[in-house]
Amino acid sequence: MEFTASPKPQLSSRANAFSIAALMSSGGSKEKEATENTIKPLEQFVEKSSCAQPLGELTSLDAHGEFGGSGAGSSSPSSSSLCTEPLIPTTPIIPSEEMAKIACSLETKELWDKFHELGTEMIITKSGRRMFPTIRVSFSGVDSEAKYIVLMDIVPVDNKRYRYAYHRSSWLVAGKADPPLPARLYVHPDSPFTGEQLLKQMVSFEKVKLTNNELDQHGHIILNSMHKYQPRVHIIKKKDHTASLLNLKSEEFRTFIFPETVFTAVTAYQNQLITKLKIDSNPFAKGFRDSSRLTDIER
Amino acid sequence: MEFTASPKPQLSSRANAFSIAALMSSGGSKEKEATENTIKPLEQFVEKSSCAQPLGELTSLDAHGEFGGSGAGSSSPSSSSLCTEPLIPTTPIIPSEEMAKIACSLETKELWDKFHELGTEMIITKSGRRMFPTIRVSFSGVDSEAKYIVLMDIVPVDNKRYRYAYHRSSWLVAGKADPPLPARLYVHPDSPFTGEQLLKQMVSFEKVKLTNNELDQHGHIILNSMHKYQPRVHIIKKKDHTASLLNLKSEEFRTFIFPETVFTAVTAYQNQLITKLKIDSNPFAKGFRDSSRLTDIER
DNA sequence: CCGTTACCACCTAGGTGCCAATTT
DNA sequence: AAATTGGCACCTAGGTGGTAACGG
Repeated sequence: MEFTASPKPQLSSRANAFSIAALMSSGGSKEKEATENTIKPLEQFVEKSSCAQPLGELTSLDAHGEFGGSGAGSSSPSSSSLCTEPLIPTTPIIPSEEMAKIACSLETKELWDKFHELGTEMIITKSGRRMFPTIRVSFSGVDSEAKYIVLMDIVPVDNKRYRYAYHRSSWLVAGKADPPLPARLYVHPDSPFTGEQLLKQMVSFEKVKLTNNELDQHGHIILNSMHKYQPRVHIIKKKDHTASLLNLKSEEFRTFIFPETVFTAVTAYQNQLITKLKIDSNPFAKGFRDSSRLTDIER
Repeated sequence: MEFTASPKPQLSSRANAFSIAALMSSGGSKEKEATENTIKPLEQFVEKSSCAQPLGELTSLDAHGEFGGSGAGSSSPSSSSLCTEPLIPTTPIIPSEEMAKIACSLETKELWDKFHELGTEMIITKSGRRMFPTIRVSFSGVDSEAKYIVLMDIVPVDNKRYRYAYHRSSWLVAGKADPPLPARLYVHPDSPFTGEQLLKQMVSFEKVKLTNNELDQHGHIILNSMHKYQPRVHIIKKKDHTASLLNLKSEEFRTFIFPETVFTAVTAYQNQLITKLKIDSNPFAKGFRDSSRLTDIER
């Protein structure tokens, strides 16, 4: 008697796996395109970057806070991105005057900093696991009348594979990176945004999921376990006045990177301090907090 | 320590209250417009309707199945809409040849029929209550390349107020209708859809909420308790090739009505058979099913 | 008297880390 | 030995009707 299933699949905003080409041609609709490229380590982009502060340091293994964020030591709740680079590294990036005005700040910087000091780890599972902390950003300098697509991806930081030395409580290089995986873009499900929306409200990527399943069909971002990654946030100005087939110039992209959001993908937490910090700060893990668990001991 | 709040409000797809004017000018973005009109009883539209089968019968109090649906007696899982009318009743509706091809069917017809036979009731609360059954429709005849906005609203069936006679188990007219309420359109949060999406997948209005709070700020649909209502589904072809300020012609609308979805808004269920059917068919009410409740008696 | 409200127990749905078992 | 998996208890978040209290 219970009413559950229906003949047709229901529309949902799950299909968020996009190729860059699909994005360009479709202009950000929620269709799923099978075309998938593979991404190369961030190092390659960095070499071509024109940033004042070289991103090369990002490739170092050390994850203990030199990149605590551009606002390190300040009490600001949000962090400005260190640098921008193009989604597709073609020629040196010269964003249009209009796009150059756009700024993006990380709203959850304080929490990210705490994790970053310890060396952030993110669980990846076959079915997909959310990130914690969540990437939440806000924009300024956008045209309130224009429309924008906001998306994120996650790129390798280097070509290394890591392992955790429990007795030393530190990460060690364990060899060369595993073969690259299908690159996936996570288009924020509320895209396209009006500039007005972006100025008023924060964009949260809480629903993005990470997986180690190379054959994932849900559009989750696929990562290699025991590798280091850097999330990136991209904003694209949508041109809707013409048929939008591949006429998107690179100046219409902006990419923002927050170094304090680097993390190592794992299938089980390695550093116990990370586990503790996750339990203490993620509401969904409340069941594992000290007070609850002390009662277990008291029994 | 727990991470919860953030300085900026988070973007969500909650703001779904639209005026028709706002829809036309914004082309279906998710902004909230305060402009609210009041709607008039369905009767007024019906008079101007050019439908073959007069909708006038809809205004009759009887809710016991003469309108079991256009497919009455058939075992089809979905129902075709009986008739279409314009969102704004101006001149007799002559949809463009293209829009005339569009058909819309009710995917949940079987369940709706069961409720309709008993006289469907929907709870309305201050904070907003979902509809059960849910309005789920699928479209055919749309242009797979075009973009469409899909929305619903709920209009009064007549100018009457009702009361339920428990001893007779039937509804009686209790007087003239209360003053009309702000008219609200619920734009499906996944709008705009591509025609391709609409052909593939069903559109579900499961998230729409009904309220009796005239000052509701959440964009829920506002109804008068003890009044009869008819949900309507609208589809608008989106023209994005020009600046879209009020140049939407009425031919670009289509409206679909499923008579088996009429209901009476209530703050508490009146007909016990409706209560039982809700409990038996809504998964969220499983806690009230016979087997669970018999154990209460067994105590 | 009838209609509305607030709170409740009981669900669905799904996000946590834990842990034992399994795989490589 | 190291890494992965699946089931689990325990949460968050929120959708049900029941029920007693309230209010016109």
